Amino acid sequence: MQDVARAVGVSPMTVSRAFRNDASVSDKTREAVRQAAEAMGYVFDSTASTLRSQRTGFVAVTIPSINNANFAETVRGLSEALKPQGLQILLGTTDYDIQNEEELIEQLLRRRPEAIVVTGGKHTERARRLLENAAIPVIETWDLPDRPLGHVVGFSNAAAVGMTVDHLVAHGATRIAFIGGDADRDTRGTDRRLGFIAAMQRHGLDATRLIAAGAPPISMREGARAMARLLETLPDTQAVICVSDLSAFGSLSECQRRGVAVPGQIAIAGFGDYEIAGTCVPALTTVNPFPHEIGRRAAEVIAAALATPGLPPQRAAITPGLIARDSTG
Amino acid sequence: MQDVARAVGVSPMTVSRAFRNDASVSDKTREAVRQAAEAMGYVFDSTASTLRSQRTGFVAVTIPSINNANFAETVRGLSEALKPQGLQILLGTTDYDIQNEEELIEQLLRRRPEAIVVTGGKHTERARRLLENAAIPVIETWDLPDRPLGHVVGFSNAAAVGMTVDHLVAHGATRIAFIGGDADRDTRGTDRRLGFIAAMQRHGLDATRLIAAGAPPISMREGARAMARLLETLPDTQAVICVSDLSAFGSLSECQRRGVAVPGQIAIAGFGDYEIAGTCVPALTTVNPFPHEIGRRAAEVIAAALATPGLPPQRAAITPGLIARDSTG
DNA sequence: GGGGCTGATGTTATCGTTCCCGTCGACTGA
DNA sequence: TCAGTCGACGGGAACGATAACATCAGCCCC
Repeated sequence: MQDVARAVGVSPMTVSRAFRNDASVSDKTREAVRQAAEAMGYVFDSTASTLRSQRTGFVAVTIPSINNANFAETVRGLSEALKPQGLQILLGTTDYDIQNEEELIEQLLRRRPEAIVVTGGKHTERARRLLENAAIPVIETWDLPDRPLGHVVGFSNAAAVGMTVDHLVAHGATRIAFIGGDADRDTRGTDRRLGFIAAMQRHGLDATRLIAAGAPPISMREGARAMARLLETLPDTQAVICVSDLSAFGSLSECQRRGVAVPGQIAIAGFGDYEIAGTCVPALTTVNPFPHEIGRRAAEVIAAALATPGLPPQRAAITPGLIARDSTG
Repeated sequence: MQDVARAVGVSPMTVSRAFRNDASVSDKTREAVRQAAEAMGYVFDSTASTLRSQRTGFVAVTIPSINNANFAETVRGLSEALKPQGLQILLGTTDYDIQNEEELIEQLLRRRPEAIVVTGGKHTERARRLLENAAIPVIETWDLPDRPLGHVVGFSNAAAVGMTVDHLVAHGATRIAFIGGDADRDTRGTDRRLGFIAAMQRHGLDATRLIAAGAPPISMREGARAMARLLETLPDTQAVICVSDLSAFGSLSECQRRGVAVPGQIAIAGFGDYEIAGTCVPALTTVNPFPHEIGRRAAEVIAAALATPGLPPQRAAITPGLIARDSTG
């Protein structure tokens, strides 16, 4: 910066102001600085700026996996809404493991983000302490935790599956199964399974047709295997709810391979409204949790919290939308 | 750090060393420092460390979209291989636009990454200048550029589609179409279209059956629409190659809706070996570009370049694998 | 004409670490 | 016993920007 200042014939302070689009620099000086910097190949150094100003411009975000269209949409919604605020996303993945999440959160906090967005409401005790001590806005998403750490932008996974159960029951199904992962590592998947059981019991129906299909998150392949097992062990099942559209599509493909009519012999519903659900034949009934909207709303909460330091914890409950399609008649 | 030092009764320098796992600190002192820090809720500040040591621990990565399983796999491969080296990914998306890429690259370079990985080999002139001036290892991926900026870990998109053409021709097809986007924004999609034309001409076949299906990247929906158009305008087409598996699946679903037999009446091939290609019925013939491997290899190049400052530009050409499945007979 | 104001710029100290160099005590071997 | 070596630790300066305050010319208005 000194070199640029020398070249233009001003002080480093003026160069600094020119780069920040600060008010009191004349347009002529600003332009001269920009040109000199461009010619010299100077690129502004955020790391030093960060130290003195105590503003990193980072918002830390943790998601279970980058390879998931739903979480990707949330990140995109966040990113779009944070960019105009001059905030950049620092992304990390937990691989669906709260122990990894703890380590990741510490790594991210070392970078001094101005806010942090985490997926889910379940964390290790140390992770909770780290987040509470960080003295920055914390937003939990994709869940409605009982004991929130700060702000919340999410929905009830259990209620979302409850809507699907209601839909199937309204269409006359009584023998309904649930396909999901076989461990509680994916906490949202677990919530959906519990939501299934609760809704079935609410309808006075048998809630024991549970197919566990391997380590979560289960995908198309595991969905297909689970459907094979379901058709063999519980052939009188009328409908099945899958933990996500990916496993639902896997289930559908298995039915096609076996010549089982969908929805004639068995109805299939998924979760997430992935693009495939609206494209495949028959199109899949699913629930849209509005992942992009979650990201957008989370960014709004961040903006509000940074503008108003003492802002009380916000709680934005999003209502997922049931999308009835051909796969459930 | 001073507070921690006072609490333990040592100098800040010793605390610093303890946190860096530096050699000359006794185990006892190190443990005392860790405990005091944990108790006081102190979290190491990378921003200051970065400034003094001139090491950020960042590797910048640009991808066209976060919502794409192929690029996500590359990021995962990078991330897994960089973590043991103490390097963290700073991710940005270009939305398939080299103007956005230029802006993004500048933003990222301000953070002083130790290396930068970009997707593709086409950039604006200013982006090229920025990358050349940055004096850090640059790795271009997902392409084999003629005029590389530095290191390359990629494959020929044109050759990959050429393999698919050869496969279809070997199965007796002569009237072959290509479905892709209608603009050159997605440079890899464009390369695949050009590769299709070149391969068809090499076989002495008509290379004019090109369906343009909207702004790239085209997805399932656009693939379905494109197939509808193809079936209406060129009904004697025997086989179609889609720019990706997503549009290929959309095409397949359109055939299913119309009762067109795949591969009986028309064969379909895609690109990318997305999970759906192996799951759907019939399973899709596709090409696997080994995206995870690209990420892993790129991380290896980074490690080598950081260890050996004068390292000559590396060029790792990956050979994509054709995966013949039922959709092409 | 002088006090007050405004816009453009400069000076000094500082953000929280780490580099560089130095100190000090303990141990070792002849 | 003592020079030499080594491991553990401390003091001061510096990384590259910016916050806070100071300066100064020009202008306005009574």
